[in-house]
Amino acid sequence: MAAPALVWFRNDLRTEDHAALAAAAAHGSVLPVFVLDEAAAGAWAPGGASRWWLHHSLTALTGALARLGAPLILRRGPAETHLAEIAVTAGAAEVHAGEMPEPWARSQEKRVARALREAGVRLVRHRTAMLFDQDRLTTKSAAPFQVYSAFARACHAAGGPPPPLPAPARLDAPAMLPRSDALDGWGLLPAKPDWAGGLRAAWVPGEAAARARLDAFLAALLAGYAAARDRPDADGTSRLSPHLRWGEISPATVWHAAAATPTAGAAKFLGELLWREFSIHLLWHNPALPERPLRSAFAGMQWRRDAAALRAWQQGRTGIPIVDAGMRQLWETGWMHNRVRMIAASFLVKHLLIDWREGERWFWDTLVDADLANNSASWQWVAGCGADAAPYFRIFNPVLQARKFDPEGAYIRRFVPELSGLAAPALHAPWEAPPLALQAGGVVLGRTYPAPLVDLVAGRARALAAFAAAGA
DNA sequence: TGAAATGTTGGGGCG
DNA sequence: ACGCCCCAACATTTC
Repeated sequence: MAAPALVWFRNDLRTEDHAALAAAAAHGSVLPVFVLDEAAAGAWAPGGASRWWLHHSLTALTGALARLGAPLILRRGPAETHLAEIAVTAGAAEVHAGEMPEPWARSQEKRVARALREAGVRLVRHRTAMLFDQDRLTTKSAAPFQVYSAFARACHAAGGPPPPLPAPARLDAPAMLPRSDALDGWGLLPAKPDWAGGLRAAWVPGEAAARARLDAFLAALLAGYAAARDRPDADGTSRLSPHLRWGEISPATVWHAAAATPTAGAAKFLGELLWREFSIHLLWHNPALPERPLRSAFAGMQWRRDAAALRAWQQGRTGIPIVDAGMRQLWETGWMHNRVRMIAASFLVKHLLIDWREGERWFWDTLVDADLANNSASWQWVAGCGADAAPYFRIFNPVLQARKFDPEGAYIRRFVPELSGLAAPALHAPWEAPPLALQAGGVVLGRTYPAPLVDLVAGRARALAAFAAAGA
């Protein structure tokens, strides 16, 4: 019997459209491995919500692989040490793995390749998490893209991603298996306190659930996606982001499923997939994206250090209903509607004038879809310091945004129940409401619900002055 | 994937 | 009938 091949699962926790798994399975017997290497990820090791998701995703992957005939070997610690040891012990000649765009993961991959090479084992790289090869996708002058629309055009001109691969029909595992950690011993789930109740209510991690989510989205929502996606009070988005983050479904699978019905909604949705890819492209070519502004003029920006305001924002107690609704949705469910992410992020960076990296860090810990490329690129976009970013003077007015995208206030009412007694005009800006309206709604500003943390007009003016002074 | 300030236009009330 | 004013609606520019 041929030597087994290792499949190193990373952020591609699935069996369908998995180039590394398919290549290994074509070769002979297969040994799937996942390594939790938190030290390699450093500051960007998975946050709390991501760890919860990862636990359940690994459980699902273990089941899916077992049904195909192979176990999933779990190890914790340096990937290079574990993979080399497993490969040598199993007598494997090859390790197949998908590439990741994160700088830490690319360094890790180099260490793994070296350790394997020294052991006489080959690391074979595949594309499992990205639509395109980021090095081959360039402008006419062979430079990385800086502008989304040009990037998107190039992706379409390339004919989209290659069609997805089917899952292997079955897997042969070697007779002798290396030891595996017990997943429960990794402590990925919160214990005391167990804050994951809202996550359990909102999400089902795993490849099968990802596929079901995609199918439901295609059937019910894709056609109306262009308009519905902007409404936090409706269920108009795909909610695929956490599944994509861990690769429970491949972006190419999603792409081809949506592209099969050429409607306006599908075109918009493909555009969102390409924003994800553009973020990857930016991180690929700018390893400091999570830490430093792409536009260096922002390096000298004087952010306010205001721990109380930051805490109020994190807890959804800013006194701005749409912002608080979003931040509470995030805390309760591990997810926030994209429109509200922009509003809440803009409020932190502009009206509160707090460093975008504070928001980036909070989102990293609380989002089930926390993805280094998307998160850092999006925060830089909001702050105006990224590639093709919103100009610094583009400041969302959270009241106008709420009136436009949550007109009846159903979203605010759901996540800020202490305001649910208010009717529409007062609900969006309670500090402007007539005293009688507040009284009728059972609201006492400063008691049952906070007064605004900042005056929106003054906050806007302060942001414009500060950004202009920084030379942004 | 902004909002606010400023400018322009045109309908209608009115003397 | 006419000019004047108001102002809503829309367009442009500015931040």
